[in-house]
Amino acid sequence: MPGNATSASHAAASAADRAYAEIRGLILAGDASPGTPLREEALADIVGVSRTPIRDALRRLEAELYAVRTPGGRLVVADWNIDDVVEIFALRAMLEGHAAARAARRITASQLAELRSCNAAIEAAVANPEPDIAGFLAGNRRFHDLVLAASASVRLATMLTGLVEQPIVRRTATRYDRSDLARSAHEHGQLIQAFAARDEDWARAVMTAHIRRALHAFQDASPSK
Amino acid sequence: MPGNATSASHAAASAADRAYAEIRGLILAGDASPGTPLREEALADIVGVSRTPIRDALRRLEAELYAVRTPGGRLVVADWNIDDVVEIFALRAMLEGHAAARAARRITASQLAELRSCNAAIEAAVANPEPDIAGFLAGNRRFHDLVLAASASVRLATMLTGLVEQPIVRRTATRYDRSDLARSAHEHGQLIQAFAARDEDWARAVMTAHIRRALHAFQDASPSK
DNA sequence: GTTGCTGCTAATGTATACAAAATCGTCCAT
DNA sequence: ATGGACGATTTTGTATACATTAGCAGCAAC
Repeated sequence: MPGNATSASHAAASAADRAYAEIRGLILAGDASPGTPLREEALADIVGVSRTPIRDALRRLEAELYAVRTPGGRLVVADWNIDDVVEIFALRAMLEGHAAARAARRITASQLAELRSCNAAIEAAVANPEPDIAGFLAGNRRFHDLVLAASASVRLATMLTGLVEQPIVRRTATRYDRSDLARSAHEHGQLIQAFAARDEDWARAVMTAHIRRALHAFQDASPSK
Repeated sequence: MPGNATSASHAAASAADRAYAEIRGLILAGDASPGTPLREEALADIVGVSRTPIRDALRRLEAELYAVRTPGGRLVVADWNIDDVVEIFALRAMLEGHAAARAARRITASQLAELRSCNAAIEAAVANPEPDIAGFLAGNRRFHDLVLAASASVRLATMLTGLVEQPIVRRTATRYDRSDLARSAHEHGQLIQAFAARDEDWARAVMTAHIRRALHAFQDASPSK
């Protein structure tokens, strides 16, 4: 069943949630490029709801820095330069490293088993000569969500949601290198080992390295500058 | 003992901002104890505005984890146990340490001068046998805000606002004796030295130690459990 | 030609009315 | 008496109407 975390599910969610997902989708897909004003009424027409849930969604997007407020109080799509992306990865490395350290102390046997099977799925997705990118991304995301759940810190989870997806805005032209994907799965394996050993320093170091490597893979694959 | 730090400016802010400040004040002052339901209409009556800005304020408070949502969608005042407080300090230590490291690279001469004069004011506030706690708190907060500004990361600033729980700072400080306050000012002095030397590792270490010491001062002063 | 004012327009902020959903009490059946 | 289901009431979600304010165009004065 595809129903993964935040995306999808246009079905039963509230109007505010649908509005959030849809507007965020517009931004991430590049349909709303940086600087584009986010006018409540126009968005209400697009999403098909009233301004009230739109406002709700926009406040969330503003809090997550997908949108920024002009001096006059209007919202526009945020413009992330390469420094912002680097900063996002740096924060992720710190926070997810911390999450991994907490998880190493707290993870249960069943959570560990879930992590193993999740990473097995990731390895399967990248095993073929023609890797299953979508499968990898979904599995990767689930893996990190599981770690976050094992860390048992709602505050950490709150801070990390939104931080994870933002760099993909700039990744439209990025190609995925199969060896990078395989290395990622291997690092997940190391993390699982660290969890099994309940070594929080090891877990933190592996996770930090994992994310910082992702940063540099991203930078190498980007049209640079 | 009414008008404390965070309240302030009931004057020109928007209704939503006033509502946010007022409700947050109720929570921080303990007038709304953990588990107390936050009903929109009741709060609208208290604040004297309609439900719309109240909802706005509640969403912010929810995002900052001052309030949590019950399964049914109702909001109640969050209950922070001692582990949450430890986690908050740990995150602050990481993030403010990161901010200090960034600031060490970016701080300007005038910002450094501001920092010096700010810390001079703090030292003056704690110099007397009967230290000026309010003055210390205001100065302390300004000092950390200046560092955050020098770090030049809106994302970091966004994440840290809401993490810097005023009540904790206050409770910690009120249990400080004079030598603790002086030590805090001294640590600020070290940080200024690190900035002047543009040594980001030093700055990060000093800031991390500064905040972690505050945690333990808080723990020592708490009735534990 | 430029600057500054004035009025209009468009956008957000706020209030209220209405709809949907959840909680809680009550009543019925067992 | 207890369990469950139903319905009334409370509460939140959504829509819409109104108020306020920022932006901007156009015009006038210099």
